[in-house]
Amino acid sequence: MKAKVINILQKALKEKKIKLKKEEIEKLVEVPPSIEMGDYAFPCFFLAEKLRQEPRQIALEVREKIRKFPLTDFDDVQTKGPYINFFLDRKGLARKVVWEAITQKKNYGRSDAGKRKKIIFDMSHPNIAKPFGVGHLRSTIIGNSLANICEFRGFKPVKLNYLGDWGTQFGKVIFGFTKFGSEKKLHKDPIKHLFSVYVKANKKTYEKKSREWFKKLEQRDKKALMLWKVFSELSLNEFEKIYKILGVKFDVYARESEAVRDSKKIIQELKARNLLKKSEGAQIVDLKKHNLGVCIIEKTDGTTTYALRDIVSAIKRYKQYKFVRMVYEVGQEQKLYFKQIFKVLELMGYKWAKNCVHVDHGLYLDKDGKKFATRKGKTIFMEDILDNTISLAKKEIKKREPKMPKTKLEERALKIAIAAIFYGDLKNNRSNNMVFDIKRFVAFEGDTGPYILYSYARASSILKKTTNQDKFKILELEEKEFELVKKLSLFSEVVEDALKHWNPSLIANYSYHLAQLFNEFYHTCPVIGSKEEAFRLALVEAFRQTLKNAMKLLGIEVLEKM
RNA sequence: GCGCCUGUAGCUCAGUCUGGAUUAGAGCGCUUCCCUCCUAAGGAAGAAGUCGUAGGUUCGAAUCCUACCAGGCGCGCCA
Repeated sequence: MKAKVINILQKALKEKKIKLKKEEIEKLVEVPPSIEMGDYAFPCFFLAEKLRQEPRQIALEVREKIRKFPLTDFDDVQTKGPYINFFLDRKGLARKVVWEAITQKKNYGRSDAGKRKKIIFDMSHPNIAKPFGVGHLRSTIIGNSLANICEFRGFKPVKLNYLGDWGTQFGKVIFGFTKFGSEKKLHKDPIKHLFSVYVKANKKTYEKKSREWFKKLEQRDKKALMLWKVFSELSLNEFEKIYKILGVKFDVYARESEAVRDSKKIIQELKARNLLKKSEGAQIVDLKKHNLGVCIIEKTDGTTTYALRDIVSAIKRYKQYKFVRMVYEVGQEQKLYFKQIFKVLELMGYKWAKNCVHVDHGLYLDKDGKKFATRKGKTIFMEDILDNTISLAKKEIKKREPKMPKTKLEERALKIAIAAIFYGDLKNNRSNNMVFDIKRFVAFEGDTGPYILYSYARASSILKKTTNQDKFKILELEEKEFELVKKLSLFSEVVEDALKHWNPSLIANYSYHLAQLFNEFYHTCPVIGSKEEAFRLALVEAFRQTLKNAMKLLGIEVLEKM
């Protein structure tokens, strides 16, 4: 429809001796703030200077030109001040939009996966022996949603969980366990125990010991390796429980430790390219020329760094997947770090380095507005968030259906809780920091996941109450109906934008507004038994289908009943 | 000290990339109203804003530029 508006404008402007390219017009055409001002608008300010005329006069004249053309797709073209306002053929648009929305489910999830271009999502990366915190949650949820969006747009996403299972911190954990640990506690609650042991060991007085243990690990010392393996297995088990609850699946698990094997080779490669430099005892790549500081490749004691392991992994992944994009879904505090990594890869001559992106996210801050310092033992455990949210959901369900059987209750409460958590996270612009407040996190009213699920369930409920299969004809179109239709028509545009900006919050916000319009619609317009029943049913179904797809993109499952 | 990000209603945030139309929008909280009506996890109405401050660019600035103020994060052997 926008194309038609642009076409007609181009023709009309040509008659006024103004030649503009379609792209130029497209940039100027806008959607007015209210539907009383039409569906598309074209502002004439910029012509004022050229034509030495008042913008509103220009608008009037251009409108006259437009009115001479046959206007089959428009109800009207008006001017208001310096704007030319296009009123679409609303019934026609409604017919088209509703029809497309109802049938769009067929286009989702085609099976040409083999031919699709691959996009890697390096996401979640929890650290072995450390709690799965609210920070990992963000990476997991956002990465998951972006992968869904890519798939919807015809790419093949590869969700890769890069486990943090290597580094000096493991020296700390192993040392801490040998000094403060207990087998019994380890098996009872592995992560909490390992974490407490780690916090105890994370002191200056033990630093030397910890480094020794990490060095032993890199030299493949038997005892160190054995403990590390046990810790890894136990931690991974715990993480998988959480992923199962969240409903997030990975295509691949990768490990930092795997990268160590090839690290020597990459160091040779760096040397051959003359990039490596010894400085203060460590091997570094100097990036000061590029305003990026220095990137440490190998520590003074000869052990590998996070950076080296990431570089090794990236190279390996390109060989394996030939990705068109590799997205690192990691917190914004690592912005500089990723710039360094990408620069080093570029300097090594890897052209694909420009296809690596750091899609950062803001941090959860505590009530004082400070970062949660995991290393100091301050963190939010994912289990606590889940428990809190699920039990609140149960309470709410019981209020409404006190006799619901237990298994059904558990299942529904879980879905509602997940919707609350996912939506609560994704509605925020991903790069902003946010204050973590459990109360807000598990809220069920207003702009929340449950609100959207509720709207969906209402739509389902209406459809369930009827057997009407009539083909619809549109006799009259109410304001609320048309607003809903217009919103529905914007869905694919929003998804495209979300991908362009790597930002699921656009879809979350869209979903909320869509649900809001639907709620307003069914409060004003009775569906069943109305004159317009067939059309309204189709509209409800169109809404339902679109919202379901939107939720799927966010990683949220809808409920037929609330 | 340098770099990046943020500053919009009491609170939490959309809107800022790509400057425009009336009254700068939501949600929470607060004040009212609506279940004989397709699920009240809902809807309607109201109070509440120097869009951090000061300049500048522009016919037009929450949106672009500059300076300043406040907060967050990052800046060599953590990941």
